[in-house]
Amino acid sequence: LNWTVPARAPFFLPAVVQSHGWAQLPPFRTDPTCTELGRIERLDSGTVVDLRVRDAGNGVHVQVDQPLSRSEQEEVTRKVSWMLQLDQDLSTFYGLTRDEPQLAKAESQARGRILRSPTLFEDVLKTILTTNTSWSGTIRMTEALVSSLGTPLPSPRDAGPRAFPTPQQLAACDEDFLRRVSKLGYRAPFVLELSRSVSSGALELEALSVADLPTAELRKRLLRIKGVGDYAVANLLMLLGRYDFVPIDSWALTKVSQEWHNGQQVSRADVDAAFERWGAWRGMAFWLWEWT
DNA sequence: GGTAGACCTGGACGC
DNA sequence: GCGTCCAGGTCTACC
Repeated sequence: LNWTVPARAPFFLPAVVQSHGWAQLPPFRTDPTCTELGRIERLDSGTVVDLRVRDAGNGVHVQVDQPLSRSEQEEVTRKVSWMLQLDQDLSTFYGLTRDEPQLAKAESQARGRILRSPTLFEDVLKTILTTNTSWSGTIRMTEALVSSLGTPLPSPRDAGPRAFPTPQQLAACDEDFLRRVSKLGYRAPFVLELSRSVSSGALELEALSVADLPTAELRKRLLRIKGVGDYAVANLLMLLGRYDFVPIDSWALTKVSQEWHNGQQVSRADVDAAFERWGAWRGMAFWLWEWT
């Protein structure tokens, strides 16, 4: 089954795939040229599909190697559109970048869309797995969760690649399993609490992703999640299209130090100050900045 | 509101 | 191969 989903111009799929590391984390996958994005996805019906997405110039070609009902196909279209931010309008930001050499190529390269997961649950969980660890650690923890808990693509002996675990699948685990088998370490209770509160309905996380709340209020609510601090919340706000905060991690401190402070140690306030003039777009300016 | 120390793992390093 | 140190954000307790 093949179909096309349109995108607002300018659009270039590899720019979205390379926007950050998410494409390297299962159940996403990509090729070295980032011209195709694949993903094992569990649909609301319980069907597990292997999605393949390729650039179509003005949108994307979507391919699924199995028949889908109309509602399943609509769900895939909706999810692909959300993950790739196909409707994203960055014209205001692009207008501001024309006089800034370090951002001048953003529009011509169609940069600015940030790859996200189909659910805020998955993005929050993966963001927690990026904190206080190396990128290889994030990959290892994500692979362990997906391979041990996700629903497999139908195949002999259920040995196929797996979808991202649902909140229910994670909530059914015990902390010791997450700690030892998935190697989440001290993050295990955070992941468990998040999964159980979403699974029980106590936390309506997906409603937050489309809530018409002021950014400050949205930030406050996301900060209530254990394991989500200043860096993680700024990262999540970026994924939700709110660019008011710069996700400041050790990498950001190093980059700002080298760019504007001759390698001298800088504070979080220095990073904020460096991008303050970009106002509501400061996170995006930081994200796309071409460091010298 | 600011800060010190604990949390957990893997990688680098010296022996 | 083993032990030690360090990097990576967030939480809690405390001031």
